[in-house]
This record gives sequence, structure tokens and C-alpha cells, in this order.
Amino acid sequence: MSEGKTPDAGRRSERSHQAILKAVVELVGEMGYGRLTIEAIAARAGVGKQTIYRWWPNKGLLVLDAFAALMGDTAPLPDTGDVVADMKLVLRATAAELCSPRFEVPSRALTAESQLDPALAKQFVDTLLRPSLEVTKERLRVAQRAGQVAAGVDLDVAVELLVGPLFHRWLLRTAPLTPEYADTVAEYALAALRPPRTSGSAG
Amino acid sequence: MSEGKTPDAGRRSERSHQAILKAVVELVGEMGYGRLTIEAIAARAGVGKQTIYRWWPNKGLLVLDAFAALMGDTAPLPDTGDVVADMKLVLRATAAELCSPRFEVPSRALTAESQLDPALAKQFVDTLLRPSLEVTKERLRVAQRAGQVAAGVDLDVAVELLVGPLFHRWLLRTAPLTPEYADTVAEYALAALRPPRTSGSAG
Amino acid sequence: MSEGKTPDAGRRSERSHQAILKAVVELVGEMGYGRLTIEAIAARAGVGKQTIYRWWPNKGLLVLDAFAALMGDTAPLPDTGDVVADMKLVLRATAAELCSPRFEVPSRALTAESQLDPALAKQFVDTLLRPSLEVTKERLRVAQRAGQVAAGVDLDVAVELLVGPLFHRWLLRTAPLTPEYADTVAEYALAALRPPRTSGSAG
Amino acid sequence: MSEGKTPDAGRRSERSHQAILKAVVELVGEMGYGRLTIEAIAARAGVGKQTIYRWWPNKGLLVLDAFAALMGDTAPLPDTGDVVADMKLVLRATAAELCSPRFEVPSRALTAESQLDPALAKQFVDTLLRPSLEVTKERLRVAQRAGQVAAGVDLDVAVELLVGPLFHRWLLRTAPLTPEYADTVAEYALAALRPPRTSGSAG
DNA sequence: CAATAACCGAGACGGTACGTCGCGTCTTGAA
DNA sequence: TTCAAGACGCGACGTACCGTCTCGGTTATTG
Repeated sequence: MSEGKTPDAGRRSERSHQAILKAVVELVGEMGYGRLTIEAIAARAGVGKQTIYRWWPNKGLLVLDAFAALMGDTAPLPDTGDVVADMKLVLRATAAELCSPRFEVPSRALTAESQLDPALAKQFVDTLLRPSLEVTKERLRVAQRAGQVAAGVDLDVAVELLVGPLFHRWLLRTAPLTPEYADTVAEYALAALRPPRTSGSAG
Repeated sequence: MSEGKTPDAGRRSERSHQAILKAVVELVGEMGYGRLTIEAIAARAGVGKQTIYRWWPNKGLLVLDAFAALMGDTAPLPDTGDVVADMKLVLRATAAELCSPRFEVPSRALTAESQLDPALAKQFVDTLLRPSLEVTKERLRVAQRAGQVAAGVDLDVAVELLVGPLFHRWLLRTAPLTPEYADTVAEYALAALRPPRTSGSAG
Repeated sequence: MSEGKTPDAGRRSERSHQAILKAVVELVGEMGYGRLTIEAIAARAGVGKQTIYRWWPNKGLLVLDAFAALMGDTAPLPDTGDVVADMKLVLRATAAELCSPRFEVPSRALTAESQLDPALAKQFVDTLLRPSLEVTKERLRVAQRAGQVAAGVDLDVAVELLVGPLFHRWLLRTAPLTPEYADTVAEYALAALRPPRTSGSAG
Repeated sequence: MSEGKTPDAGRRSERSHQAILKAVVELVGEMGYGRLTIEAIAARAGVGKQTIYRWWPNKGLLVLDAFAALMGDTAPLPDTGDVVADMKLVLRATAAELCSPRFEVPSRALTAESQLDPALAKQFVDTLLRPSLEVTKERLRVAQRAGQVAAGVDLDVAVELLVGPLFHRWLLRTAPLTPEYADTVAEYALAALRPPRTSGSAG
């Protein structure tokens, strides 16, 4: 999914490919990203180191691939007609995922590594993050058409208003990431986006 | 400044101490945090490796110290009476700092490293981040007393509502961090925090 | 020429065979035997590695084949009737060959490799060395019949007496290998082999 | 004894130094020079690889050092007054040593490696070979003064006449290296060197 | 006013992992 | 079947740094 060059993908050993991704997931869970080693991955996967270096340029993109394989494709959001309720659902789900043991370690690792490697950052955002933000944005667009979100609002900003606070708290660990917090953020953010009350209209 | 134990501060060579912090700042700028090496720091500072290991437990805390020395103490915020204007100032300043070449590399490095090292994370947040958020919170408290912010608002959440979106955009590089964006975020966030209009009262 | 087994000589690509031997000669000259690589040979010859492994069991025997192809078949020695003069010719020719750039590198390589690989040693001696020593021995046999060499002399020892000193000096580089040295050795060696003077006889 | 550069010999760990030489001797015996590995040496010696690379530039010189440590200093030859008898002793001893299991493997290895590495060759000859040849040459000089060797003889050539045949047979394995062969070579070589019979003198 | 104990620079040490090279085997598709 | 091409598992290379450990050589009190 994310290997930069594909010398001859037809010849690639699918068995090795899968074994490597599996080993990465296992090892990142066992020892964390910092202690993760190409040699250990190769050993666990029963693969030569060169086979890893042949297909991935660095540890970051390898972990990204392994992590991407873990996540299913982004599902579209439910639309109950109530944006606030729907956004609460989204943020609660996001918070839960960020704290789930399976996702937390690689998410933090990829976020961290992205700070040191802009190429990885781009790949990470494009592959994993943007699609997920996009479905939220889509839901907001519907809300905007329905008049629940003010017409002039830049929806990218709107999404950041919803997700940014959660992300800030998660990443900097300033406080626990509870479902209640998710609800609060959703309420505040959507309050900010609500169109101004006009006399004679109903929200 | 942040070393946990001070075996015998009287004997500590201030010359070496400063040379190390200076070397760290220089080298982190030249080669980035990832390629930063204790050996290189020692060589640049003209110092034995042991002198570094004696006073700092790891690279992260060393960089934190060096970075903290770069930043002056947190100054209190101006209070013009207009929260929105004041917050725009704060966010614009924050955005500018995050993008300034002097601060960007170590900020990203510390944020990244904090993901892999909770001890560093705590130190980072307590030393550098919290004080900065605290002054913002203080200004909001004043606004709350003045009735510009709703009475029931949790000010920690309020601060995150303001800072989170900026931080999200900076860290994930989803879009450029402009002063206009800072203004927009400030407007939206404070709109969300404004007390509900009561008949017969003025905002 | 010297491959042990010939799985199916009929199918063997003569074009590839020659390209490989040519590549070996070139590369051994360019980078020496130690840095010679099967992969480099294959690349230079425009040949798959397997084609080399199919026909030669190891690098040593491959170089031996390539070197043997370089040397013509051993020519019989001239017989002027004067053993000493003839042997001087032989030793001067030997010395010249050992020092010629074309032969020196592979000769040293094969001698060296033979120390670590007895199978190669045998092949090397039988294919290249023994025939060359044999013609010298033959010339000495003639001299022995003519009474110029004592009757009881073991001709194998005689040959070693002639060739050994040259070889020793060449291999260990204790001193330069000049034609004069060849002459001196020939004189001494044949002096040792001369039959004892009997009263009333002439040498 | 043969390390090229001595960064700071005072700080060198003698324990490690000795352990390395010991490991080399053991391993060269167990697996031969060709299969000898720096990693294996380091492991066996309980030493980091860098400690080997720090003090020796390559495998050849390391083995040379280890081998030199094995051999005592060259003892002077006995002088019984009978050159032939003395030389027989020398050659028999040389033959025995070349075939002794302890010396054969490293001797062949160093001879072989010297073919590919002139620097090693020089060191090898100067350190181990030349001193040994020199004592023989010295004994011959005495014989020359005593009139047992012709006055005009170049003693370097004389030594090669004695040692060359043995060396040739040993290195190329053309025939077994027996004590009898050593005797024969000594007899022939000294016959060649004997001064011409002058009337009225006795040999 | 020595002495004595810390800290200092330097850098060797036992290790771990790196990213590369080349081995000899195996697989694929064309001739 | 052989061949060119080249991926594969593997093992070793030589290097970079890690964090620890001596070394002497300053300091800087303190008995």
C-alpha cells in the first residue's frame, strides 16, 4: 500500500510480505516502537533483513503499512438527522480507538515518527488520517445543507474544532480522554458552528 | 534546571553545563533530534560523555533542559477587556512560535519523544506546556467573571478548544498555520463559550 | 575444460561459457581474486548466476578454468645438448611468466586458494603445474641418459631443486626474480646433480 | 607486535588482547582460516568486535600476530662443525614444523593471504620468515669461512637452494614431506655449494 | 597547607543494531 | 531444458553509538 518503489511487484513473495506485517504488529505491541528492531522483525517473520530493506525504506513506513493493514476501510458515518448526536458518536469512537491497546502504541509511534520524517508524515496523513477526517467533514456538509451548521463555515476548520481538542488531550496526556469529554467537546464545537438565530426560524 | 538529583551542585562545572546546553541547541538545529547523539554533544561541547550521563538520565530530558533554557519565563497575558481580541493575540503568537525555526525542531522533537517516554512527557508538560496554558486559562477566568464566558464552562476544556485545533494542524501538517487561521479559531471557540443570550441582558 | 560433471554438454550455451571465462579474466585483473565475486562475473558476462553455479562448483575452479584457457598447451623443451643452457632457458622463461602481469595475479590467486581448498589444489597441480614440471623432468631424463646428470638422482627431486628456489623467492617476495637469478639457480642445481668426476673421464 | 597504529597503548586492555589472540589460535584450528570470522573471534574472546577492529586492520595481520605469539623467538642453530649434518637437522626440523597440526593451518593461511595482501606479506616475511632464514644463513657464513662453502657463493641464494625445494613440495603438495627428503635436499644443495677441489687440499 | 575526594577530559570497553554485500538456492517467463 | 533476471533466507561485514568503566589531571574544600 505504501512502498515507495515497486521493483517488480509481481515477483514479490506474498508469504514474506504478510509475515513481516504480522511480525511488526506483534513486536510493536510487545516492546514498543522505540525498541522495535529490523533484525527482530526479520527474525520473527523468518525472513532475511534484505527482504525488509528491499520493500520499505525505513521503519516508519513499515509500521505505517502494518498499522494500515490492521484498520479496516473507513466506514461512512450514520446520519440520524441530529448532528450533535452523530458527532458525539464520532468523537466517542475516536477517543475509544485512541485509547484501545491495539491502536494506541502504533498511533503514538506514527505521530511521533512523523515529526522527524516529513515523508512519513505525508503518507500517514494521506493514508490513515485524512480519510477518517473526510467522512466527518462529509457529515458536516450534510448538516450545513440542512441549516444546522452556518453557511459560511470552512468545514476543514470545523473538523479541527471537533477533533483538535481530543487530539491535544490524548497526545499531551494533560487529562484522561473520557466519553464525557468527547460529548462536551462535540457540544461546544457545534454550538460555535450553529447559524445565528433569526427571528421566526427554528434550529 | 530540570535535573532530578543534584549530587553536589557546588562541584558542578558551570562551564561544562552551559557548553552542553549550547551544543545541544546547535546540534539539534543542524541534524535534527533523530540524528542527535550523546557522543556528538560531548565532542561539540568539549566534554567527556560521563559528564553528560552524570547529570541527565537520557537524551529527551537533556533536550528539554536545553529547550527550556531557550524560552524565557512565561509572561502574563495582556487584558484589553476584549477576550476575543486577546485570544487572537495569544493564538497568533502561539502559531508564530510553533513555526519559528528556532522552536519548531525542538518542539516537534519533544512532542515526539514524549510519545515514547511518559516520564519525559510529564516533565515536558509540567515545565513548558502547562505554565503556558495556565496563563491563557487565567485570562479566561477573568473573562468568565466578567460574564464574557458562560459560568458553567470548564476552563481546561475551554483552553483545549482554543489550542487544540492549532496544535492539530501544526502537528499533522494538514494545512499551513496562518495568523488568519488563528483568528478564525479564536472566534469560533469563544462563540461556543459565550453565555446564552438572556432577555433584558447585554453581552 | 575442467568441470567435473557435464550434465548435458549438448545443451550448454557456448556463448555464455566463453563470456563467463572472459569476464573472470577481466575482473580478476581489475579487482584481484579476493574481491572477485560471482555476482560481478554474472553481471559482466550478461549471464544469470545460476548458469555459473550450474557448471562450476566454486570460484577457485572457475578461475582455474579461465586461467587454463589463457595458457597454451605445454610445449616440449628444446634440447641443445647442453643441459645447463637449456635449464637456464627454462628457468628464465618460468621467472618471466611468473612476473608477467597477465599471469601473476591468477597464479598467486590459485596458489593461495589451493592452500584452503585441497580439491582445487589437486586440480591446479594436475592441470597446470605437473605438465609443466613433467617436460623439465623429461629433459633431465635425457641428460641423465647422456651422463650429464648422475645416475642415482631422483628426477622429481632434481626438478624441485631447480624450480623450488625460484618459486620460494617469487611467492614470498624476498627478493626480485631476475634472469640472472634464474641462471645462478640453474648452475648451482645442475652442479649438485652432476655425476662425480671419475679419473680419465670428461664432463 | 604488529599493530600498525597504537592510539594509546597504555590504555589497551591486556586481558582482551590476550583473549583475542587465544581465540584466534583456537578457532583457526577448529574451522580453518577461510571460515574464520571476526564475529566468532569476538564472541569466543568475550570481546566487542570494535576492540578487534581498533587494534588490527584486517584478519591477516590478526592471525599473524596470533601465530607469532605461538612461536618462540628463533633459536640459534647448533654448530657441530659438519655443515651437512647441521643443515639436515635444520631441514628436518623445518619439515616437521610445516607438517605439525599446530603450525600447518596458520602457515598455509598466512602464505595464502600474503598473495592477496602485500602489506601482510611484508609483515609476515619480516616478522616470521626472515629471522628463521637468517639463522640458517649465519650458519652457512660460518661454513663459508671454514672453507666448506665456496667463497663466491651468495648466501641468500644458498639458503633458497636449501629451503626452496622443501617449500615447493609442501605448498603444492606434490609429494609427502619426509625427513629423508629433507636429508636428500641438504646433501644436494651443499654439494652444489662446495668449493671446487684444489690439488693438495682436503674437503 | 597538604591530602583527599569529587569532578573533569578522554576514550577503551562489551554490546546491540545498523544497512550492505555476497553467498548459493529458488522461481518465473521467454526462447 | 537452458537461460537471464533477480527475489529469497542467511551470515558476515565494518560502522555508529550506547552506557559503563578506567585513567590521569585539575580543583576546592577540609581535616
